[in-house]
This record gives sequence, structure tokens and C-alpha cells, in this order.
Amino acid sequence: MMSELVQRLAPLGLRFADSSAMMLIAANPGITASALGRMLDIQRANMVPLLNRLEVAGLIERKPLNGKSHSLALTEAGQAKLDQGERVIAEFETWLIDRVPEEHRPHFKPALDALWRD
Amino acid sequence: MMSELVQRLAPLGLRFADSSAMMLIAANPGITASALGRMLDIQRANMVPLLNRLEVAGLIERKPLNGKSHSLALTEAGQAKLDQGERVIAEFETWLIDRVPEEHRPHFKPALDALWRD
DNA sequence: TATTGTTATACTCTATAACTATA
DNA sequence: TATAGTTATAGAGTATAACAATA
Repeated sequence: MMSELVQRLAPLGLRFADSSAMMLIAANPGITASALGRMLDIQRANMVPLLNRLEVAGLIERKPLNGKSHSLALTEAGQAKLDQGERVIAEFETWLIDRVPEEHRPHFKPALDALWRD
Repeated sequence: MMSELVQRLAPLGLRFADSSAMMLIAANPGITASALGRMLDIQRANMVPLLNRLEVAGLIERKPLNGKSHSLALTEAGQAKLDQGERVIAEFETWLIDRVPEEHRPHFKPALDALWRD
């Protein structure tokens, strides 16, 4: 399932972690790299190449916050790319849930949500 | 979820792919490495280190079949290890499904099965 | 001619340790 | 003293290309 999603995102030049990060930056403008890493369960050290990639691609901006932290925000191009990515993800979710037999379908998302809640 | 299972298997010295391979070898004694790789969706080339590891650990035996292929089988130690692994996996599945609210629970396995069927 | 087992290689993802600078 | 950002590094997982030997 994940490899299917990865393949669908690839034409946009996005990896899975890229779109996850961009979604959270959009929802939390000004967030720092470390805080974002904690949300994504990605080590601080591994955020560096990820954010470098997004910055070089012109999708995010890093602004010094206080000499120690940096504030992250989507650029206009980043917001446009995220919109595209979210469309792909929505299509993927539809594709996924359509494979679940109708009688089980209403239970599927709630069940998955419960797995990582708490 | 996968990392939880990986952590539970680690004390047995098993990786996830190891237990998957051993389950399929047990169910298909005499299977070849290539056929096993196709079942597991693992490239032929990547089966080599996996099977070497299991062989060095004394869990499987490779016997020449016809000069080209080899026949795979669990050793006694391999069967014992697999039994342990399957207990761990069963406990993991119980742990997993217990997190799903009761009303969704009967729908969960059938929904997951449907995702990769066909 | 297609397949098996194998080697070599490269890329991604992830985890850890260590460093500097700042809060 | 704890945290942020960073570098370097190592372990896994995975993909591809190539080769010799065999079916």
C-alpha cells in the first residue's frame, strides 16, 4: 500500500516524508525542524537532508528564529505542490478504501485511527 | 505497528523477513530460493544474504536439487524457532486487534485481507 | 532461450554519537 | 543544563545490472 502511494507521489517529485512534512508545516506555520521531527517521529538528524531537499526545491523557507531555532514555512510554490500532493493522496485513499468490501468499509478508517491513537 | 512487531521478534534473533521466509518454507518444504522470493516479493538477489543468515544460524538447510536450484527446508532448530516466532506473532496480533474498538473489530481482519487480495 | 544462484553496487530510510552554538 | 541544528556514520531494506551454470 505504501509503495503504491510512493509511486503516485513520485511524479510530483515528492517522497512520502516530504508530503507529510509539508502538511504539518502548512498546519503549523513557523514550526521548528526539531518539533516537526517529533511530530513525524523522524530523528532531528534525519530532518536535515529532508528539509534541505524541500528548501533547494523552493518549497519551504527557513528563517532564523532566535539564533538557535529556525522557523519553517511553505513558499507559494510549496503550497501549490502540497495542494497537488493532497489531491494524489485523496485519490489514493479512495482507491484503497474501494478495495474494502462495502460491509466493512465504514469500520475501516475508525479501526485504523484507533491503532495509533493513545 | 511493524516496528512493534520487529522489536518483539528481535529477542528471538529473527527479523520480519526471516519469520516470513521460515513460515513459507515450512508450508512449502523443498521450495527454491527464487520461488520463495517471488512469494515474498523479494528480489532473487536479496534472498542470498537472507538465506545465508538462516543457514549460518542453523535454521534452514539448502540441498542441491538439480545442479541449478536448491531445495530449502527447515532444520529441527528452525522449526523450533519458527514455533517461537509464531507465538510472538500471535501475541502481537492480539495486542493489535485489542486496540481496535469492539464494534469495528470483526471487520478489521476481513478489511485488511481485502486490501492485498487480487 | 529462460531461469537459478550469485556478486557487486547504489539508493533510501533509519538510528546513534558527537560537535557547536544558543536558550 | 537542556535544546537546536548539524555532520558523520552505520545498519537495514530494496532495486538493478551482470555473470556463470544449468534447464
